Amino acid sequence: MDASGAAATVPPLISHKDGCSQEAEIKVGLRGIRGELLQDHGVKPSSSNNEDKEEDVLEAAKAEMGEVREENERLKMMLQQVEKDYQSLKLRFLDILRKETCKKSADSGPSSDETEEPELVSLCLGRTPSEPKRDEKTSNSSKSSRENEELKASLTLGLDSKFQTSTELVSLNRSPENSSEDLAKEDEAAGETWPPSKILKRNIDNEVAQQSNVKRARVCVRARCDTPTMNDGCQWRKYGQKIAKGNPCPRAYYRCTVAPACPVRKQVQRCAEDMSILITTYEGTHNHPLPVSATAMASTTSAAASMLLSGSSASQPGLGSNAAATTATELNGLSFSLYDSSRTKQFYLANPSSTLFPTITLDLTASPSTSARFSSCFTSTSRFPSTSLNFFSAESNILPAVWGNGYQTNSTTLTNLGPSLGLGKQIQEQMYQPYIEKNHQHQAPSQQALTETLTKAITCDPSFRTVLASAISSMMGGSGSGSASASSNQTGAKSFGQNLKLGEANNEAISSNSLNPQNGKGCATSYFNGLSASTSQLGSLLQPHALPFSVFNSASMAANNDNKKDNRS
DNA sequence: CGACTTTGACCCGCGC
DNA sequence: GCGCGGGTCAAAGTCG
Repeated sequence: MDASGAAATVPPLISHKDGCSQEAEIKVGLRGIRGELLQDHGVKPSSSNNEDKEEDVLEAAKAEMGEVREENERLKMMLQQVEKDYQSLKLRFLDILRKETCKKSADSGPSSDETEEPELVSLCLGRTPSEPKRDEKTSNSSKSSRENEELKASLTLGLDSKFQTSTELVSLNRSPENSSEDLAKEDEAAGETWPPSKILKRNIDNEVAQQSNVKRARVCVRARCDTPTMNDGCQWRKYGQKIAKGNPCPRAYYRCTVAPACPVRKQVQRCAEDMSILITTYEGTHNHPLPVSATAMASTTSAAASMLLSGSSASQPGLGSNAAATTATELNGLSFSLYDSSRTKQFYLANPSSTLFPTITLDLTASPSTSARFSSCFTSTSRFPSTSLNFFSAESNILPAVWGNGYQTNSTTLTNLGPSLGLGKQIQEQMYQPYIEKNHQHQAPSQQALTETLTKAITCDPSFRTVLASAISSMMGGSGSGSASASSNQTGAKSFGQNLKLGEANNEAISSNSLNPQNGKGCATSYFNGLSASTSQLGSLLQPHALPFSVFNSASMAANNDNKKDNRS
């Protein structure tokens, strides 16, 4: 074995534990290893070439160490800032609750909620009937400006809580932090299952009438589906059906039956314009462990809801009144666009009821018939901005047919992101190659294939769910910051890398946004960036098994439970 | 018999 | 105040 080769193949001893002493460690390590190798092979260790290569390795290691050190510093600062914010918010929240408790105790004695107060900081994102009650308490004792700040804060905090709630945490920790649990307890105490008695419900509703409107976000998923409902992994029980105005197709109301007290409901309705499109609207937050297959949709919708809530509270006021705000998030070559449709023209009335609540639409149809890239689903008279997420490919050569579904996205916009993407094109091609090949064989895939693909990607693959949730979170995180800069792609990328690394500790990735320079209307674009800090997470996504594409089975798309019952009808 | 669906009735908010 | 429409309830029916 050649001595220089041996020295060159020694991996740089990069460890994130300590900054300053590591260069010395590296030098010592390299020299020591090199010396040992040379001795083992009876080679005298001296050569100017070898020295040069060694120096190169050291220089490279130094440079890398410097980057890592800087990054660690930034992360530390971010972490400290987050902790500060958290403590500050916690103190403020406790203060508010204390005041409220004093009021209450003066009125009607001690509140049973007292012991749960600290955990109430973790607000869930999807609002459950009981949650606004909590918010009501908070908002009653605070003025409007402070209220808005706290709303933002609780949304931010709620993202963590929500994600955990939707996936693992609920199953592990049925703590009172989930405020909907309070309702469940109340229900159980009263010998009732959800829904609570009319009286309780209406008392709550009365108390939170305004707050609930603000905070009860809905997530509307549009997908092409032949079956009566999408199989999102949850168990649902139909509790009502109505013919809604403007749509000959009846709207079905479902309630989650995984847990008796689960407040989550969904509405299912066929699109009046295109019967093949199924519009599923989710409302509420699961307060129980979810089946693995259900966590994907739950987390995705929750993240979408969180984004919407955040956007409505944070970014909305800053938006131009004439231009629809557009946010595109790119992750792993896929783009997810957030459009504020509150000012856009009505194309069809998808779900008039949604105008009562802030609603976000995950459009999995991407049908050219709906509109280019964006389908405005709701009336412009909506009391709350409705939002639509559309799915299209970042680079047409990555997922040309199915994800893009015929949309040739603005290549100048998106290819500019290419260099910034840590995912090299090669990697992307490796990722998607099986899928690309598969779809190149079918240049004109059916709309249904698209629907199935997208829906499955969300419902079947936890990794994709996580990434999508992260992407949505990233939009949420950047929506109100206003820190986007036309020349900040690189900065944004780095920042995201930091955030992602930080997020790994919290099982969550957050990204910052950067303004898309190609969009004069202020198209904020955030994207996944495969910086060294985030390669571990992205690496897991790059594994073939993490991609749902190759294992899609259209049969599983069917609503297993609903099929048999609808068949008989 | 339990779980689920169906469906008419009811409640409530909103606009006129 | 009234009517409309969305959402929910709950009794009856169905199915395994």
